[in-house]
Amino acid sequence: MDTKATKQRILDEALTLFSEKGYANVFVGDIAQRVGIKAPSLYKHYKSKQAIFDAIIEEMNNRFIAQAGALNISGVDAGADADVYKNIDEDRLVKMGISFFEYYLHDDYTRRFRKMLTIEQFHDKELAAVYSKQYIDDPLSYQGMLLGLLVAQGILATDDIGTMTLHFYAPIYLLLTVCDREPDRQEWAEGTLEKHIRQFNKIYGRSVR
Amino acid sequence: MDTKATKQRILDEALTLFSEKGYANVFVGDIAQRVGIKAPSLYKHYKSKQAIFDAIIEEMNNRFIAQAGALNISGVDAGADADVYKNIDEDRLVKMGISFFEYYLHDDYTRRFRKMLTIEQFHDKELAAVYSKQYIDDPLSYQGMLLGLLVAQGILATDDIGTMTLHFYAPIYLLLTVCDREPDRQEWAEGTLEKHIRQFNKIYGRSVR
DNA sequence: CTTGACAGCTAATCAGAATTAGCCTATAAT
DNA sequence: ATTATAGGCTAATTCTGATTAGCTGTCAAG
Repeated sequence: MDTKATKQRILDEALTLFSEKGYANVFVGDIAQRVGIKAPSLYKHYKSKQAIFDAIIEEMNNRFIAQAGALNISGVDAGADADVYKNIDEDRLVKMGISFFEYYLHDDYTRRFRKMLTIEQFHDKELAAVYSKQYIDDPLSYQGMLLGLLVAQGILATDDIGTMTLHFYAPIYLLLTVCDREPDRQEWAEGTLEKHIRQFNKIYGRSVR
Repeated sequence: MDTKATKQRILDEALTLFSEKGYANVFVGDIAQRVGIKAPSLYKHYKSKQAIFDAIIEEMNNRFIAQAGALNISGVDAGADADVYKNIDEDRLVKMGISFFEYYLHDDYTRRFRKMLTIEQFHDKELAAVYSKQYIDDPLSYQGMLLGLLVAQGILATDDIGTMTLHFYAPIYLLLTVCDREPDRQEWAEGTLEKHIRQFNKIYGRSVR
């Protein structure tokens, strides 16, 4: 009974192709070939090419809901640890930023989905909203929460957590888009990222004002 | 003799459409219609749809070369003014960031071109490189130069101009992508931008270390 | 005046791609 | 054992959209 497997593989291969060429440049035959079946057979699983796309979007919604739960938990953990390890603040911060970056960069599903949305974001308002939510607003609010904890603990100082969070996240976002576009620059990005976070820590760290 | 005019209008209308729907979703008939001619007539001006796209890329190269000259001059000016107006440092910085942002956001040609590249950036390495150059590396190096002047004048302080520039530019870039995607958020972006720059100034301003 | 290139048009042509029709086999439930 | 269904296949079908052919009017150079 790998009917579900096939149905899933279609989504998977379609996502890969959509993320590389964009929806319009992918033919159902391409998807089918990758799955190992013929184009018409796809229609036993999905009503149309568009339905495949829609299913991908929906699947992602589910994943993100699940993932949000997971991240929240890890976020709370990070906060709980804080009191204990005050002496390794900077490294913790670096680690937080880098692990966020690496996760977004290397998690295959996340990466392909992000690239697909990048290509399709101007297609309609709904996709635009999904993009902004996933890659701008949610990260800002999530990391804002984490950084807020560090502020509450006196590890970081600012009177505007929102802007501070933007300062933390915007470079991460920028570097991520560079790596999506030019994987060759990953090493450069990682180095730049670490310098960014260390400087961020110097700037907002309690030591300075 | 508006043959040149027609040829130019084709590029212009094509750019508009490509920036909204992406190359693959635009039909030569659409472009022709906007120009006010029939599809086959386009071929009197360009060999193929691809040739239109290529011409757009090339035109942009020329514009950017011209523009680079212009920006450099204005950059030097900004530096020259600096000694005189030390008392309005923050406002100058805010103005610099905002005017950069507003220019990129509102200049019609720039905006359409950027959106088109956003959609097509994964198509091949060349386009990827163009994107990174135009919207990442060149802005960083240009603004790095300007900020470098302010550092040299003792208005800003840092031991890592590159990272400081990233801190200055990354939020601008992020907000720009939001506005391209959701023009409704422009007002929010402008407010956020100003807060960003004021905080940036507080952080890197000579007053603090 | 007339000729040639230009820029437009209509009517093909040609190819590529999504989708449908209709057939076949395995398998799981009755 | 029988049958219904799922999931695959090949061979249409149908559309869409880029490009080409071939005609025409205009206009500037001679």
